[in-house]
Amino acid sequence: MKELAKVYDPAQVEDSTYDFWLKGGWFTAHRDPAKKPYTIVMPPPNITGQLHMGHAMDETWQDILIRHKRMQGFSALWVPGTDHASIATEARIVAEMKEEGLAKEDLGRDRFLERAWQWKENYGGRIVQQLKKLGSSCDWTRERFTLDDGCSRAVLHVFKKLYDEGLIYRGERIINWCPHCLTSISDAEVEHEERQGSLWYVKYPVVGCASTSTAQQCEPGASRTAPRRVSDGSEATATGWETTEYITVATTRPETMLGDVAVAVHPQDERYKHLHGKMVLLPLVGREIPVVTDDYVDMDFGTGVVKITPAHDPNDFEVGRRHGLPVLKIMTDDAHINENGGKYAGLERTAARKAVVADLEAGGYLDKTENHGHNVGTCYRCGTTVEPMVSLQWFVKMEPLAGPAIEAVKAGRIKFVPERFTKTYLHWMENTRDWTISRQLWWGHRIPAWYCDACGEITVSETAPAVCGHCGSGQLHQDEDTLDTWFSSALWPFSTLGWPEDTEDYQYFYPTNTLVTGYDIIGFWVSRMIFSGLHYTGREPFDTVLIHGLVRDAEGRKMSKSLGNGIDPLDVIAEYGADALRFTLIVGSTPGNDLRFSDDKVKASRNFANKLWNAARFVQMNLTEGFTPGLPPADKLELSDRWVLAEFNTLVREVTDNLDRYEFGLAAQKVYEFIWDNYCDWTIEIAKARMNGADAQSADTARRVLVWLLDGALKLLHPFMPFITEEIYRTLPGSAETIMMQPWPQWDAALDFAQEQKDFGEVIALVCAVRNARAEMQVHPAKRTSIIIESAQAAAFEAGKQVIQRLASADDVRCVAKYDGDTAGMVQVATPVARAFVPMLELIDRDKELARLQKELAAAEGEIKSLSGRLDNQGFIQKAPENVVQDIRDKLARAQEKKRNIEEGLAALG
RNA sequence: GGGAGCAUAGCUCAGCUGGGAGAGCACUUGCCUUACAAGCAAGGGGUCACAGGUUCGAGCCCUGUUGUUCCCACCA
Repeated sequence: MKELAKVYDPAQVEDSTYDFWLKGGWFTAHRDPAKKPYTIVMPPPNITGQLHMGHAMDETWQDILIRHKRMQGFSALWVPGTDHASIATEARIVAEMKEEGLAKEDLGRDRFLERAWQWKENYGGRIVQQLKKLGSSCDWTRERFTLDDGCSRAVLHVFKKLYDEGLIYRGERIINWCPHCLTSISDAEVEHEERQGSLWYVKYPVVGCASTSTAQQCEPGASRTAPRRVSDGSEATATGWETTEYITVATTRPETMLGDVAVAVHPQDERYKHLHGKMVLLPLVGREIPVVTDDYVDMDFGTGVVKITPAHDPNDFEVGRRHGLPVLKIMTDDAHINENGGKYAGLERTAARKAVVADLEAGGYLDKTENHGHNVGTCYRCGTTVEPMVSLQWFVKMEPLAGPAIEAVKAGRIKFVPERFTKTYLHWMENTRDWTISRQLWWGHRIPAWYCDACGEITVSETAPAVCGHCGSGQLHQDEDTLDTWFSSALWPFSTLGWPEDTEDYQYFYPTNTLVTGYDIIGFWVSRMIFSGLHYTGREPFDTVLIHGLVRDAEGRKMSKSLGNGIDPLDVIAEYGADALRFTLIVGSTPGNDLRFSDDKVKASRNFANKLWNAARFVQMNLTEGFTPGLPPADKLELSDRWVLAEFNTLVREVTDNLDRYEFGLAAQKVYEFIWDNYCDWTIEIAKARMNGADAQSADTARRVLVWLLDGALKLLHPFMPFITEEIYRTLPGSAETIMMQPWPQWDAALDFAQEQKDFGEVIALVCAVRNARAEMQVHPAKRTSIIIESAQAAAFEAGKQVIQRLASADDVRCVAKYDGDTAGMVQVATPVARAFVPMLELIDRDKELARLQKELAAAEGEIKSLSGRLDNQGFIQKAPENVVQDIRDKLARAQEKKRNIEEGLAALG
């Protein structure tokens, strides 16, 4: 038997315990036909990532589920893995190369990828090692990577399938372009930020028809009154135009006017009806552009006139399509004005804005400028303002995929916990637009599309085609782009199990059961896994989505690098242990809600671990030679034994229920209370007297109950605190090799000692009452007195006599049905079912004792008043359930009994 | 502009399908009682944000108000 140290030192235990588990192979799940599978796939952390509190929480929740299910006899598989994180990783490597003075192009694609893989080898495992520190019991033999061969095959398979179905297409669309990352990003990857900007009112001269200023259209070929230059200045852009009329547009982005191809007004807008079909002259540029009408225009905003820049605004793009307008791109990929911008070409977008505004002003085209708050889209990776741009990209058609994904959740085949996140999901799914999946990056799954140099057609194939599928030419080149990282993570629940091959793992473990993640990636990830699972495998990829909140700092702020308020889980583990960290992340938390993390909380958890440790140490120190574990037969069990066993029995039921309902916080709280209160403060204290007493049978029973309960409590606590429970478990006599494969405790009818639970409850109440009286009277703890207990239930107190003696500082306890003796000099302590006479009046202040009893009396009377008030209410008597009414009656009776007992005490005091 | 969460003891939060409110920390008092001072015992402290409503009964359900946090959104 191992000697336990006085203070629990997690650092001594955790790493070696983890190795022990790994060596035992218990994390590895087996396809056992006799067992039911239970599967979780880990949300794959980015290979660029460092473990943070969010991971720690995510991992802890999953580990609790998987350890619980494993102990319940499921074949529990937790698939770990990492995500290649295309943008994040590529940005990292590019930055690293920059320091060496290298650009991507210097290396070329192949050498760049070699370097990226090397980077992955060097750093990709870092986060995995950190996960192990937490005690995560995932199956490392099945560890996966989104860019490994299997996952890649799944990606190619899916791409081909969707392409053939017409659900993947290539086209010119407005997409979000990040000028820093130099790639397109999806709508979901754009974050909106409130910025204070300006609204510029710009005057566009109207090009009138020669004949009239009425609202008639200019006939083709009709002569026009072209605006005339006022001066002879040769720069059209620098001078004003003499004209009869202007139309004023309001814009937040004046520089994009270089790409304007029209202005739009609402068809019903009376102010502009006469301009329908006319042309206006684009200031600075000198291009004539039409006035079009479109419902999209909001008459009440600005001037009711919108400039239309199809190449750089999603709405304008749509308007442009409706009206057959050209698309004029004026910006380069790195957000400089291109050759279409005339004299502004080469300017960076903000410089261009300044120049355009200055020129507009100089030319007299600027009517006014207003302050205007608006949302700016930024790249979720780098924070750069994204540029909506027309671009040739690959898209997934969402509408046909979203339907079944909505249905699956609405029909309850996939449940969100807590339920309210169903709304988040449905809202996302119901409003999703086509998904931009191509990325102008190298690190990722290269798009399996080949373009024919001869006929220009596209051939999509899972493997490189030898010839063009359309014309047979051998001159093909592959698309340069890669796929959105989330395209591969969307397949994670099944690609990790071997799909598209029909592997044994896939057959046995798929669909998975619980998906655990934060609410921040419901749109990014959860929704995409759901429609992917449904469309490709024909099944829901999981049945439950368990959502946790964010971990915040003690002040409630989001932990972030820029604030520098992040707490490193590894530091916490080093100082307090992984168990303490895990427990902190669980207790007092509830699904979907954020959690504030503070040092004080971890200390409390650490203290609990230490408490448990010392309880175990006590048990161990009191084991005898030849001790045989196992619960003694019922007839050997004493009152307090039966009480605590019944309490444990209840605990088992409740904790199991709580875990099944994902109420981890409640479950952890209950185990904590049982161990600290019922086990340590009562059972161990009681056992001390018995094990030191003369009654060998009682001592043996106490010992065996202690060990049995410790064993059970450790099992219940194991999913929450795996390390310490394992460490202690292995010191228990008769223990198996590891706690993690032991059967989960079950409720046992034989331990349902309801009567003893009640009876001992009365003993506890009496002990507490005596302690209370002593404390209030400031009797020194070492001072022992005799106690006489008068009660109609004297037998129950007789059974608890030894307990009372030890825990209420008594040297002698007598239990009688009716006490007729002298009450002089006695403090009287009342409970609803008993009176205790404690001869210590000479030790204390008589007036204080009177006051104490008066206070108790008032409390009892208050309770009686409230309870009888309720019973006087006819509505309550008639309509409330019988058991509730009876409960109130019982309480009233007890309160009345207690009051009588107090009154007798008062009378005796004189 | 739409949607959601939160508001309970000094602080951080629990509170299951409505039956009269709990924990941890902090605080007060007394204890080194041979498992643990990272501990033991006792105690104080709450018109459960506000206003209505439903009900015999509301922290819990409904409506509104206020404060706060977050998510979503193509008003230039």
